[in-house]
Formats: sequence, structure tokens, C-alpha cells
Amino acid sequence: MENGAESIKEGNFLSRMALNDNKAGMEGLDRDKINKIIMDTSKGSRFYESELKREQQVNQRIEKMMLQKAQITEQQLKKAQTQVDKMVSELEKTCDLSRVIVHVDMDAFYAAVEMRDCPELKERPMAVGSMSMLSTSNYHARKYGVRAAMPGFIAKKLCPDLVIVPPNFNKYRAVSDEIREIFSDYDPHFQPMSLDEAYLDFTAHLEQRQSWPESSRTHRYRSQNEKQTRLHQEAEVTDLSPVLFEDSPTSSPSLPGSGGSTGGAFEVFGTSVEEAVREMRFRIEQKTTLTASAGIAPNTMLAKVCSDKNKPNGQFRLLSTRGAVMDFIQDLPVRKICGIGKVNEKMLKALGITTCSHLQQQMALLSLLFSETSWHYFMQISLGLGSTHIPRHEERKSMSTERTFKELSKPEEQFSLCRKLCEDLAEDLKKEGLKGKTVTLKLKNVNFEVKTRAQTLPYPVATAEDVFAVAKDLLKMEIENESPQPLRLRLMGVRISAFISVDDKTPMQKSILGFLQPGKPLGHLEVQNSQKPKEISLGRRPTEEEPQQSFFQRAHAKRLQLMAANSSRQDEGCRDESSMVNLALSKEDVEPSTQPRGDDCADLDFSENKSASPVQPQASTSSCRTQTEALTCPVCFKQVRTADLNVFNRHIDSCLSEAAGKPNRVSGAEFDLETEHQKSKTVHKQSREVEELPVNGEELSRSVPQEDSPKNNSVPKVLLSEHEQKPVTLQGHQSGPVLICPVCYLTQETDDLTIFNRHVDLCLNQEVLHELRGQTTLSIKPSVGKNSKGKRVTDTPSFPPSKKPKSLGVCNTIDKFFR
DNA sequence: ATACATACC
DNA sequence: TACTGGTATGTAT
Repeated sequence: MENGAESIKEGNFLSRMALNDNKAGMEGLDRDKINKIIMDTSKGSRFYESELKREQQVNQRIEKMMLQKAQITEQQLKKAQTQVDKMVSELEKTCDLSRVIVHVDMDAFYAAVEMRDCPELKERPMAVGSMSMLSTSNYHARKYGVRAAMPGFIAKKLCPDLVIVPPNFNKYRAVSDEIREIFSDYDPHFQPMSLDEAYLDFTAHLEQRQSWPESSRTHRYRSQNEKQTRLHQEAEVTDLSPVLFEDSPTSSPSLPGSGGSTGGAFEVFGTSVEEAVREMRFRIEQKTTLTASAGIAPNTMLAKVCSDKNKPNGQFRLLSTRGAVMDFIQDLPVRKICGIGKVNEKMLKALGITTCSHLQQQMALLSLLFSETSWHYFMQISLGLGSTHIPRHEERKSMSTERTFKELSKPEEQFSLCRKLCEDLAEDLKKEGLKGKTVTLKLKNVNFEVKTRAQTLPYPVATAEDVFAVAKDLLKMEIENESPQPLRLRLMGVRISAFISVDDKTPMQKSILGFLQPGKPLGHLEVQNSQKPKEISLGRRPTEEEPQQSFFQRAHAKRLQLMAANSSRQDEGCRDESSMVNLALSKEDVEPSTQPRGDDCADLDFSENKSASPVQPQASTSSCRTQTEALTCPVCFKQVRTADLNVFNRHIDSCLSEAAGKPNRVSGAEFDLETEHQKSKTVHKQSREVEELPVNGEELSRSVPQEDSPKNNSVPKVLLSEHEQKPVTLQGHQSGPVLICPVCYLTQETDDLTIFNRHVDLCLNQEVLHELRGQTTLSIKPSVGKNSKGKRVTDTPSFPPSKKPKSLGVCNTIDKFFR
């Protein structure tokens, strides 16, 4: 057993560290020699040790699996086999061979671009990347075992002459745009998988193509002139034939009219699939001087494998017949299939499965050893099935930014970096106008151990401050957990996910007037993921359970922002981040809030947001006509027929005064504030500490429960926590009445309503300013309809679209199958 | 919902 | 000296 385990370990180890010769261009090289160099270079490093550890984990998984396998009885297997057989016949019926799917992949993309632009590199082994990591290598370098995802310093050992060129992403993006333009001629709905790769559905194009005249299938070689322009570089650049490979099929001499690379020649392409794809590749080459490879098959899974078959600068068509597909699949190594990586390959290998035909033979066993998703997937593969349509480009689900660096152990530096990451992330979020509710912090220590810590807020955030407010806490927690040892980090990342849906996103950009739109007293934030606590039923009217959170949550967001801004101000220059660890909490509340976001606003870079028009003409939606005529008061929910914000503020003023007179009741609102409070409290479950800190001599009440409470917390309420009665308000302390501003969420220790109202006024104005600057933090759905009573509307209309039914049991899986 | 692992480019 | 960064998804709790 010892020996067995040892040898397995060795094998596994090699499999993780060793050369991955799965890809094209790696044939016939001295694997053993290469692997020895890789090992010798890696051994003893932290990375190596970490890989070893992971290897052992995989080993254990495999061992467990083998144990399970050993316990399977004949009977179980037999039963499983019947199930599998049934499923197979079901699946086979759904097999659709009518589509023509093409997978296109540029050859050694980044490297090819660099070679094109610097011909001296053509003859040399080169790679794009750095000493730390390579992203691509040219075919010359591959002969030495140098390949993508290999660190440059190891590559240098393998090939001392290797030239490493730093990446130039802007250039690659530009080229990518060029090829995508061509893709869209064949399939306007093509799906890009990366800068250099895409799936296309050629079916429709081919139908049309049959009736195309020759002229439409004729393409010109790029003229010498154009080439010169393209390579605006040195005049010495003379050789402009395809850079990578001489035997470019696109300049096949067998074709009449083909004039090689001299300007002005034309080439006519046929109407067949192969010709169409060849034409596409030809056009790519003429346009970019780069070559592409392609695979043609009845589904994406097969097309992908096919595109690798004749790489580089080649194409392969798999005929759309069952026989052809099955023959093709038979001896195909499972590792070639997209989705089966090192680990799965290993696990399958442990079961004696290396090819797709093995997969098919062992399905019964696999169904007993793997999860449903996994074995269904395996089965799909074994039958040669895959997606027969190109999925529409899906919504992004997360966005992140991470960085690797030399060991970072000082908390202050870690926080500072964290902030930087949040800023970067916020910038990216802004570009796409996204807001997400889940913030995830990723840490990798110097031993390559990775940790992630996440927190989900009840409302979406997007600004650096808001994100940092969360990430900072997560980081703080980890630092504290580890103390007195420092965290010795080599990487930190911040990710945001759980985005609000597009439906909410678009209107989110609208002006505050939209927010105050009739029938929609509150910004309506996304509902779907916000599990409203099921058990809150404190006498609330059923209609009230609309998760319309935004007002308060928005306020909370602001407050977070404020706090972050404050702490950042104090930590300016990172001079004292360590104190932040200790004092983070006490620092957070500074402003008593008479000027809640004064500098906050001033700091915002609204200069870019040209659309400062308060009345954004929501051209897209139909239901916005009234929005400029009436605003909804966030206090009483009544419509105020005016577009004049001053008038409107005066109204709110009076509402607030009125509300102040009846502490438990908001004028016009149909439910009880206290109930709301309790509910909020009930609902509160987050672990973020309740922070109650002295601020400028006054007690800041934070009613934390609400800040984390879900959207149920719907109404902008004037919280009048005159006494202990209000659980939420203040944990005791105040002797006099304390008012909580419904906008900035900070307490006002005053009983003078005039003063208080002036404060609220100010806050609202800030809010408006904020809106006008396009910095809105709320999301408003187009009013879909308001109830006649002018009360809140429960519009959940177009919501579900982005939300897919998560578990439809078998149906779902099957559906996935046939996808 | 969270954490971690696997996969792909 | 030196082993990425971005996104999605599966697995397990």
C-alpha cells in the first residue's frame, strides 16, 4: 500500500507539474528531459510544496472514490446500467445533427501578433508574458516545451534563447475587433470566448450562401499598399506573407485567380461549409496577417475539438452523421474535451477511463461514483452531444480584480492595497453600470494557500467606498484571526457578484426624479435574491411585504460611503493603517451629519458624467411620462404635482413635521413604524458588529439591524425614537428625543424639528445632487403600473427574466443536457 | 449563503 | 528572484 500510494503520488505529482502536451505544437518532443528540467527548477519552492499538497488532496479524493467503487455490488451496477440505458435512448432521440457549428481559434494569438509586428521574432523561439508567467508561446518555442501558463523563468531553462515579449493587450484587443467583424458576417450572434476564439453558428449563413453569386464569394488579397499602411512601422518590412506558416491553405495555388501575396489578386470561394470557413479564415488572414484554425461540427463540444485537429492554420470538418461522430469520438482522449481538466482526467484514469469510448462503457459505474451533473456531462460527451445553438451572450455574473505581489505582511499595507483594489473594481463596475450585493475577498498567502471570504449585503453596491467598507471588514477579520501572526500575503483580490438584474440596472441610471416618480415612493431595488425573512409577519399587511428597501438601504449605503470616506481621509496616505485595524470602528463615525456628504460629493468625479440633466428623458420606457409632472414624497407617498425641487422639499418638510408630531406613524403611510422596526430587528442576522460610537460628543445610533436588513424595510420613515420604545433606534442612552435622518441615517440629537428638517432637507438635496451626477445608488424600475390608491406598487413584473429556475429536478438537468 | 476546487483562456 | 488574472461553475457544508 505504501508503495502503491507512493507511486500514485509520484504519478499525480507529475501530472500536476509536468508538461501539458495536450495542446497543438507539442508533438515529438523529449518529454522526460523537459519534465526533469521543470522538476529541478521547481523543487523545493513554495509553489512546488503547495502543488504537492493539492496533489495529495486529489489523491485522497481518488482513494475515496476507489473505496466506493469497491463497495459497489453487481446488482447496483446492473440497476445503474438500466437507468443509464434508458437515459441514453432518451438522449439519443434528442440528438440534433442539423446545425453547423464552427469554432474558430487564432493560432498562438498573442505571439503571432507580436511576431507580425516585429519580424525578427519570427525566426526565434518567443513567448508573450513575463519571467513570472507566459500567456502564449510561438510554435518555435513549443518545440522546447515552452507553453502557455508556464512561468518564464522555467521556460528560459528549457530554452535559454527564448525571447519573452511583454503583453500588449490593447493591440490584441484591436486585432480581436477586426476578426470579430469578420465573424459577424457569418453569424451575427457569434459567441466570443476570448480575444482569439469564438463559436459561430454557420447554419443560416450556409443556407443563404447557396444562392449567392460568385461575386459575393470573391475576396481580394490585401494589396501591397494596405499592407504598408498596416505596418506603419519601418519601410524595411518587406516580407508580408503570412507570418506564422508558409503552407497557408488560404493561398493555395490550386485556386485559379490566386495570385499569391501580390496585390490585386482575387480568390473565389465555393458554397460548401468548408469553403465558407476557408473563406472566413482567408479574410482573417488578409485583414490581420494572422492565421486562424477552425473546427466544423454539429455541436460546440465537437467543433472545439475539431478546431484543434489541424491547428495551426488549418480546419477540420466532422461530418454530421451519427457514424462519423461516433467514430470521431471513439479514441478521443477525454482530456481533449472542454471541461475535463487535470483532475477529472486523473480520476477517470484511475477508473481505467482515458478515451470517450471508455466513458461510454463505464457510464453505469460513473453514475454511481460521480455527482449527477458530472455523470450527465460525461454521458453527453460519450454520445458526442453538445450545444447545437450558440447561447446568447449571457449576463456577467461577477467582476473581480486581483493582484499578486511580493510578500505583504503589514496590515496597513494590506488595507491600503485592499482599498486600491476596491477602487479599481469600482471603476470597472462603473464602466458597465453594475452594482452587486456580494463582496468577496480573496487572499493567497506566501504558501499559495487560497482563502476567500464573502459577505452579502441586502442591497447592491458599486462605489469604491461601499465595496471597501465590506472588504475591509473581511480583511480585518482575517488579520485578527491570524494574529498575533501576520497574514503573509502574496495575492489579494476583490470580487463582486450577485448583480442586480438589467431590468433594474437601466432605470438605475435615471434621475432622482425617477426615484420620486408617482406610484413609486421608493427606489425599487432588486427583489429576486433578497430572501425576505419568511417569519416576519408582525401584523403587516400582505401588500407590504414588498421588498422595497431602497430608501433606508440606500441611506445605509451612503453612510458606508461616508464612513469609508472618513476613514480614508484619516488614513490618508496609508500612514496609519494599523490603527485602522484597531480603531476602524471608532473611526467610522465622524460626521455628526449636519453635512453628511459634503466632501463626499465634492470628491466624486462627476465630471465624466455628462448627463447631468435632472430630467432624464427615459426614452426607453413608456411609463415615464408623468415623472416630470409629479414627484412622490418619500414620507407620505403622496404625489406632489411639481417638478420644482424646492417646492417638493417644502412639501417633505411639512410631512416631516407632521410625522414628528405622531411618532409612531408616518402620515399617509399605511403601516406601523414600530412594527417595521421590530421586523427589521428580527430580520437582522448579519454578524457585522453593532457599532455604536461616540461621535463628536454625540451618540451615534446606528440601528444596525436595519442596515443589514432586507428590503422589507421599505418605507422612508422618519424614525422618531423618542424613547426606549423603539428597539431599533438607540440602544438606550439618549435622554432626549433623538431623530434619525432617513437619508443619511445618522442620528440627530435634537428635538427641534426645524433643525431636524433642515438637516433632512440638506440630505435630500445632497441626494439629488448625487443623482444628477450620475452617482445614484438606487435603482428604480420603470413604473409598471401603480395602484389606484396612489400607494406603493408591487411591481415585480419583468423581474424573473434573468433568474433561471434553479432546480427543476430532472427537467433541468435534461434540459441542460440538450442545450 | 459561504468556502473551496476545478476549468478555461 | 520568479508560478497570472478574470470568469464561471461544481462540490460540500
